[in-house]
Amino acid sequence: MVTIKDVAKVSGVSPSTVSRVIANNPRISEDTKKKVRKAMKELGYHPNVNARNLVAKSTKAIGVIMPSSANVALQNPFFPEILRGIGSVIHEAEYSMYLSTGETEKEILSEVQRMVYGSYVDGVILLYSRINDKVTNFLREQGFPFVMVGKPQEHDTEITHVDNDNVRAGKEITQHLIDMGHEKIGFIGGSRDLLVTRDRESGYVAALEKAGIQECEGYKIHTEFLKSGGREAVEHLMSLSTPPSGLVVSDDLISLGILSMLESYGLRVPQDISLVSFNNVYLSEITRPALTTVDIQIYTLGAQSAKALIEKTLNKNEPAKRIIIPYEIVYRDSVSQLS
Amino acid sequence: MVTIKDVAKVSGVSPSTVSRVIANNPRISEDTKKKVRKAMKELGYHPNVNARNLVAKSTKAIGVIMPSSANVALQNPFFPEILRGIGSVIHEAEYSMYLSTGETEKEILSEVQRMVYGSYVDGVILLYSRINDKVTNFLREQGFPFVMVGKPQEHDTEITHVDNDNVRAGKEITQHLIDMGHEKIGFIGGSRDLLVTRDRESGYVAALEKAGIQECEGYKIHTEFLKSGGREAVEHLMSLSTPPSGLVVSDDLISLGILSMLESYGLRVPQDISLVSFNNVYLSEITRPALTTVDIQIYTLGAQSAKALIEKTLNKNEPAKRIIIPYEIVYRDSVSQLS
DNA sequence: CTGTTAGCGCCTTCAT
DNA sequence: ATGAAGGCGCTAACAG
Repeated sequence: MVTIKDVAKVSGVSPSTVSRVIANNPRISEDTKKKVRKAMKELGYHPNVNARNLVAKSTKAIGVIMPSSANVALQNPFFPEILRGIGSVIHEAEYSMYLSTGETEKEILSEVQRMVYGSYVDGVILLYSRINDKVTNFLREQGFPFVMVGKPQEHDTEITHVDNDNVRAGKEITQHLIDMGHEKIGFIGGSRDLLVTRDRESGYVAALEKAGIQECEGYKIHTEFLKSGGREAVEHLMSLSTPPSGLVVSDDLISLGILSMLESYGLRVPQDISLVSFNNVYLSEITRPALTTVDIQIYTLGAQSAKALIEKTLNKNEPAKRIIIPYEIVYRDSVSQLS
Repeated sequence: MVTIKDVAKVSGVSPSTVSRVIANNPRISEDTKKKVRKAMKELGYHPNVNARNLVAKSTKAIGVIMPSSANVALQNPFFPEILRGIGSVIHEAEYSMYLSTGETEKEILSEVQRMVYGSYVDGVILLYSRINDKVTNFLREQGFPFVMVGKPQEHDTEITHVDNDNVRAGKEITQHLIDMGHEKIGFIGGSRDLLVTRDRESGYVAALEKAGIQECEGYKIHTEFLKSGGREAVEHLMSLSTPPSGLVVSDDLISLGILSMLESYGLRVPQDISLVSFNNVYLSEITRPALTTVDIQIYTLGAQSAKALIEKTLNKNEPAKRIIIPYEIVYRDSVSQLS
């Protein structure tokens, strides 16, 4: 391995001068800079991060924590997309990105502890927001810089988070169904432990209320991500004496499963039943029918969270903030006008 | 930050003793071990990786390189799934995982160079295999430990890689179509720059040959991953004087797009046209119809590549190997018997 | 402008 | 079985 000393020797200067050249210190003459850089090139020198981090007490790396991967939720294209968003600013800032890999909450916690205690990273991005989350609590207790994608369960003024206004989005998309003449509207959500599910559900409820529509017993269902849960949800809904004519589904991926179930029940979307959902994952464009869904700008969510985190690691006094990314409803073919 | 010295002071021993306790050196008495460990716990001591890496000249970290993310290919659930597989053994071995984030090939190359030159990682996993890949070449030239998921374009006896027998799989799945009475069989593949596309295509060709079926002009198409390309592919195929009755599609995600296009042309699968594909991503179960596809065991692909890489970083003399993961055809509802 | 010195936190001889 | 000393590669005062 080529070290700073080798470069120093070859270019006939001291190691510290080389170090300063690397940092592009203005107090080094252009001549020596040139000389040193030439030597670096010749020798194929590249600084060793570990040595650098050791003295700098900073790693220029951030940890990205996915939710526990025991279930298929992780298969959601949401993740590659948000990773891309994070990656773009990480790359720009010349940071690196550590990915958590745990399957269970316990494994994840231990990984985060390793990252934090072992100075692997300067900060952490949490790609989920869930009730009573040990990881969140740990990070808070440690006072370790982190930002959350989604809304914190509590202490939301102390935790920097990047989120959509999911309540409003839920309200608005439900309102769309109402505007199209629907009154019997069901809600199918993912786990209620996820804050995002709760928010979207609140929006749904608010829209109904505002329209003076009575909430129906049994119209609200929570299910696991894919088909198994989807099956039950659809079975349940359709066995009701007055089944809904419209569905608000909290995630495009769930919608996919629902769509499939609906079809197997001989129900056509949107002719027999309308459906709207959230995320606008690329898949929602190629389902049949294409989904009317809320585009939450996943990429931006990722990019902004990375940006906020980096700022925070650079300046410990950076105040906590809430960053709300605008959403936009994308109208496609999964909703029909009820006369 | 709590250091080894603090622990030493509190437990009344020297720093080196503490270090030995961490390494669980057998020449330290159980008594002092106990004493030291107690102090570590009290103080909340955790070793600093950077310091450790610096002297150990190893990072216990691996880099994972995704293909360039300029296109939607990255949205393929293949990636979260393979990441899970890698993660499982990484975690087990107490390694960490760096994720590349570049969007273009150039960015990716520069990231890999940083990883390698800067001693960020001990080895690298390439999640793709493409023609004339600069990253692969760089890694080879450097003699840096890496393994590839897929088949190397060249030097395949020198590069450890984890792959399926895609030629055979392609042949077998095509044979299935033939067995079901199909003779006019088209092939829709992703980029020909990807080795995997080529292999699957070779299998397709081999099956036709074996069955004595003449390859038809215009039956082979290569397209970008999602809909835009899918549209053209379907348009082209269906405008042929004798359109195919069966389709071999090189990736489930492409199949999704094709399915959608087909439907918009009023073609029903499998009644009007049959379709088989590859990967058995969870989505292929909830499409309508559910896809008959080759289960390539993505998770295992990831786990085995991580395992092979770790072995390689631990023992530089570990010979290059080819690891072939078995596949299995999953029969579902996208193929019909032709009488 | 540049060199010298010290030290980041840890591990590893070499002593004892 | 344990301690002392040196060094991994780099940066940051402090001199000059």
